[in-house]
Amino acid sequence: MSELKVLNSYTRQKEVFTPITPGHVGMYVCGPTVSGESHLGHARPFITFDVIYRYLLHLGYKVRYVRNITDAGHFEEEGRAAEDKISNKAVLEKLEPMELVQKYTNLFHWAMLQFNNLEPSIEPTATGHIVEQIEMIKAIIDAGYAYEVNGSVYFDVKKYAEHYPYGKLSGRILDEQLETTRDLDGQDEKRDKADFALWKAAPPEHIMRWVSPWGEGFPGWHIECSAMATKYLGGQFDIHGGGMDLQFPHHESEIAQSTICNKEVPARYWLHNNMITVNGKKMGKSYNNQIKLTEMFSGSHPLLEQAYSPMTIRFFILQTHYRSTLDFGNEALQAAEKGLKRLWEAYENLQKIETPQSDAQPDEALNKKVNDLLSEMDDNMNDDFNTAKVLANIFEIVPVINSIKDKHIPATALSVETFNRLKKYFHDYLESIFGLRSENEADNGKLGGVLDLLIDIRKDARSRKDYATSDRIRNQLQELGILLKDEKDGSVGYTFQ
RNA sequence: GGUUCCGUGGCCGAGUGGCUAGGCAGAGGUCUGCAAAACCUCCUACAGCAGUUCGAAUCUGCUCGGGACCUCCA
Repeated sequence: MSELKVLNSYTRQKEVFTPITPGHVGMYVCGPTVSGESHLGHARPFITFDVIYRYLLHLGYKVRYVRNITDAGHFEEEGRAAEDKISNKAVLEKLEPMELVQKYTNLFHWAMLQFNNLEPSIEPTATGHIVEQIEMIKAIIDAGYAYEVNGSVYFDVKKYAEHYPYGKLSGRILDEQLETTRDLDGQDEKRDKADFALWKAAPPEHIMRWVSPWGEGFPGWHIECSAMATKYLGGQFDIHGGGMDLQFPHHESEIAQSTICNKEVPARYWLHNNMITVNGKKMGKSYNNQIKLTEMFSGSHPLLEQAYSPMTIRFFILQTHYRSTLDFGNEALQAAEKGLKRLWEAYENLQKIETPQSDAQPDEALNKKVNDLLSEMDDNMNDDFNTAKVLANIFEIVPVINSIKDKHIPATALSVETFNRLKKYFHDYLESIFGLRSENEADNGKLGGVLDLLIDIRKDARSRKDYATSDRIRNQLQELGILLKDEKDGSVGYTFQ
């Protein structure tokens, strides 16, 4: 079997993945800022890295997956600034900062559950690690790479760049940075415009504040990840993941901070997922084109023609390589929905087909084809997690499964070994690695029993050629979104639309 | 302006030198009480121009078009 290779943003090379400690992987992924509701774009990294996490587990690694919750410091709570201007009386009616953070954290966890994402091993919060962040800032000051001005602390990028390869990850050269005319907060305090805040003094009206050696304030944007990654994964760990838009300045700054504190680049492999776009433009705040996850699930957004289930979205994302942009579109989502349905039905059919007792007369060509397709799945997954190609292979096998089910091909066409391998691969890839699951409502509960009863009654009607009754049952069920299918062997299946 | 990525058939998307990617849609067919589903077949594209090569969607150059980052951002 091929070995796992990943495209390392840090070196821009596809490299063989070799963990620092054999058998163990430490992975840090930048988590959500819980100042608002997650949108479709946010779903991409969490699904992408969930699949990577699952695949590493599948390969037998013991993985410590750390994904933070950014609940402190640098964000503006939605609507707060505006409200403050409108009325000071509203203060008492407003949510406490931690109340707001709790609300969106809960909502985020709910969305992750909908997507069937595994929980990270550790999900540290920024507010829970103020002490660690302060200690780290102190160490950077002691090392001579940060300075304090009016209760704020800034990282000395220019000095760092003299000794370390600043800009290596994001591919930029310090001198070529655009002269910004923007009047950023604290700009006049910085020695150099490239410097970034490690700690910010809190103005009196700022609610989130902590005591520090430099006065009351809050941590800078980048330090939390450095502090928490160091604490739980050590000075250097294996994988650091996140969206491409975090490469600069966030990850570049993380590298600088951690390098000063830990004397080494924090992560060996930097993986970045690309953006989800709408009409070619990145989904994000600045373009005002976000579709919230709750809106995706309910279909309540002007851009949406219908609701899209969590599994449809997950599948939609997996149909593209994680490093490519993925353009949102109703047609594309609907294609994903239908494709997933066909795929899942084939998977369910496969589970129902009895593995032949012995090799009768296997079709050599077909056996080879199936086995080659299965083996390629591993190769494709090992090639920087090419889930799109894996799915293509799976789809090529779908007609084989359905043909066996419909008796177009005898089950004995596949050898026992191939059959078992096929079942194992479909289970491993679809459920364990891709994290897909059935959204069929009748899988549990009493609906399945009711349907079986109706199917039974309809069968009687049909045997009497009472098609009025049988069609009535089928048509009415269809109006409810339940589709009956008469199979070749006389049995009746159903699917939910 | 700097750095960088991309432009694939009606839509979405793999693919980095030769071999049908795949999904969805569309057309025809098989099956079926009728459907649906499934299966079979078809639709064979690579922004433009020039070059390298026996051979290019894939390499090089230029042109056009779009995006990302440089500011909060997944």
